[in-house]
Amino acid sequence: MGSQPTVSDVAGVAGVSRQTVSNVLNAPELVRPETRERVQAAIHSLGYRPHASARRLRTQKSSTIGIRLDPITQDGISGSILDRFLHALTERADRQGLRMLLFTAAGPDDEIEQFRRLSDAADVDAFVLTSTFHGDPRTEWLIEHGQSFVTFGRPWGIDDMTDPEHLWVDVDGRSGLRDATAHLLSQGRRRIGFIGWPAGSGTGDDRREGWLEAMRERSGLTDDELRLLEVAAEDRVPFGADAIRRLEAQGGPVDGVVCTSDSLALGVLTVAGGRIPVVGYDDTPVAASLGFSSVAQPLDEVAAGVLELLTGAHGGRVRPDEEVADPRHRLVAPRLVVRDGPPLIGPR
Amino acid sequence: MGSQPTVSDVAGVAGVSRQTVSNVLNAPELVRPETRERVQAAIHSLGYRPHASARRLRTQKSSTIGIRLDPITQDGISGSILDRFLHALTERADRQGLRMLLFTAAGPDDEIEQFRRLSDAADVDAFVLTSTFHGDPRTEWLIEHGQSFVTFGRPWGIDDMTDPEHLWVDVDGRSGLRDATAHLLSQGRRRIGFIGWPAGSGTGDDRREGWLEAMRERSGLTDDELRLLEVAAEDRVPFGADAIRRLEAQGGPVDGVVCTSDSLALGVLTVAGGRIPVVGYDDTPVAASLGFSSVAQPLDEVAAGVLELLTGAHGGRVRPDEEVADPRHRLVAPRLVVRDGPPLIGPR
DNA sequence: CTGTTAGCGCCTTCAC
DNA sequence: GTGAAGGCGCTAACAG
Repeated sequence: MGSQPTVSDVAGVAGVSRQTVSNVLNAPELVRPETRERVQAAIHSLGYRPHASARRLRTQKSSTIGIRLDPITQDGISGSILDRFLHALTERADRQGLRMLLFTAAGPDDEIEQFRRLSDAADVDAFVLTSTFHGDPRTEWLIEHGQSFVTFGRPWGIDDMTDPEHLWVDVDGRSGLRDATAHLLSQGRRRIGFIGWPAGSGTGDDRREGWLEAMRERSGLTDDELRLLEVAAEDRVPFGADAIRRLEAQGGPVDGVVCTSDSLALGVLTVAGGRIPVVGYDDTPVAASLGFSSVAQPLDEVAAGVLELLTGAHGGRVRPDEEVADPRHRLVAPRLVVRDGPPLIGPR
Repeated sequence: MGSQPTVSDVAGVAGVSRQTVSNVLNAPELVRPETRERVQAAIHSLGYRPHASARRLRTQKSSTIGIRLDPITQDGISGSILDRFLHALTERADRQGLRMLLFTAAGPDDEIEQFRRLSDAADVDAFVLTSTFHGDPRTEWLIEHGQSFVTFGRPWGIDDMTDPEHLWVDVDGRSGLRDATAHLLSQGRRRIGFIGWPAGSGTGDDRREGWLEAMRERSGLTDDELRLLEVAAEDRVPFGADAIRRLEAQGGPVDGVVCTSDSLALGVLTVAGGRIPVVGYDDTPVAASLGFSSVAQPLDEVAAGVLELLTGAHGGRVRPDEEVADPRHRLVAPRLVVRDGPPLIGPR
């Protein structure tokens, strides 16, 4: 152990000055290959590693991204989504020499207080936000205070979602539900019900659009008929069970159901499992385990997008050869995971 | 934005020198109350916040704890466990002025490489490890290199688990399964089956002991009979379904089942749901949603224990008034969450 | 109790 | 291409 070697130690061993060592690390092309190799040999033999805090102090960059760990929701079953996103993000950040710093907050206001704390202390130089919502005060604060951030989720409720100050990445839930619905339609089924969250949730409304589009296009049902094929429920398993009962009571038997979440889908299965196909959303381990179809969010792509926007905005810059129409926002397509066999469960 | 104020700015406003400011922050009792208040007023009015990197450079402490995000397992459904632990840990760490830094690793060797990287760069000054296993090379490396760490999980496979070099916190799975089994026995049920993981997993073997103890004590069955009441399965839902079939084929009908995990329990429910009570382990959202009993790990207590050991080992020291027999290891008791109503699901 | 002095390890000028 | 200063913001010693 002992204390770590410093640039001076390396310089001493290599017979150069300290800044030459620094140059080898930060601007290798400035150093003659011969010297460079000597220095690198010294670095290697000493096991030298730059002291992160010293570098951060000097450069005034933390190379650290803060992310809030969402409060645990006891309701649904899809807790693993953030987990998987976090994993993808951390892995990619690592590769770019960025660190992920965690924090928690009791609510939006507290989260803003954390923003303040972490940015004032120069602990992080960017934030990643999840689960944005209508009139989110957090993004407002961040923009106002010149903080760099990207959200996983669109700024719902705003007419113009292309605010250049607000960088976001999101999954195209509408297309996900359109695909899910189309899949069932293509099996010859016509009366496909939709079970979603109460209106106003942005994400939920968007997904509903997908179902509606597909149904209008290919089911042959009228809008009046379609209205009877949807019901809303809070995101909890028992409510999903209740919802399918209400749905069939109000509109008669259905040929299949698409849901806004795997939690709701699971609830539906407890009532109608094996009788009709059910498609969920998020492709949670539960969907995989029990064998029902689900729309999978490409969290790795989302993470990649988040980092690109972050580093691009920081200094990098989106490379010209991967020109995109709107370089400040990314909508990535989800993927329908089809599991057409009978599910493992059904009503008791 | 502009740049943040520094100690000098505060000192200027308060009319004192820089280190008096520093003292107010780090050793308030050394400063006369009058001066202290003046300085604090200045701090407040300027919105001053110490620069984290500068402090870390100076003190040679990062006040940061590294934790690896476990690879996502597609198998079971219990991914949320680490998630919840991480949450509890982050929240408590925050309160003590400690930061949680994330990293990922492809395997134990890679993880050790990350240890090296993070500790060499003085990025973290302690690690928290999860899911320890038999002959874990990581703890060996950490001890050898004088790194401070605590594991969530015992050093399975070692005769003496009280190695003072290896600090750990764990949940007493044996007592958890004993309680679960006792609960079913107390309902007058006698033939309680056990479905666990293949022998050798430490955690799994420990939980099995709990079932065995309770059964020997109160079921009135002989060891030979008990042997027929247990089967092993990998931690996946369909294997749980298979396991209950094997169990009843080999030993006849059972009155209830206790499992090593909620994944297995869910599998059992797909076959025997509603017929016999099933108890899982981890109290995942799925257990709560579908309504089956499960053994809940007190993750908040585990997090508290981890931090106490970490800060105690660092400099703090366990306070004498909370004397414990073995201050370097903590075994916390889980809690059986009873859900005796009929589960939402059953065989299709 | 307060102020002075001296770095922590690094990188960014600027000369040579 | 390489070397010599200086300082990022903070705190640990010591003086006063």
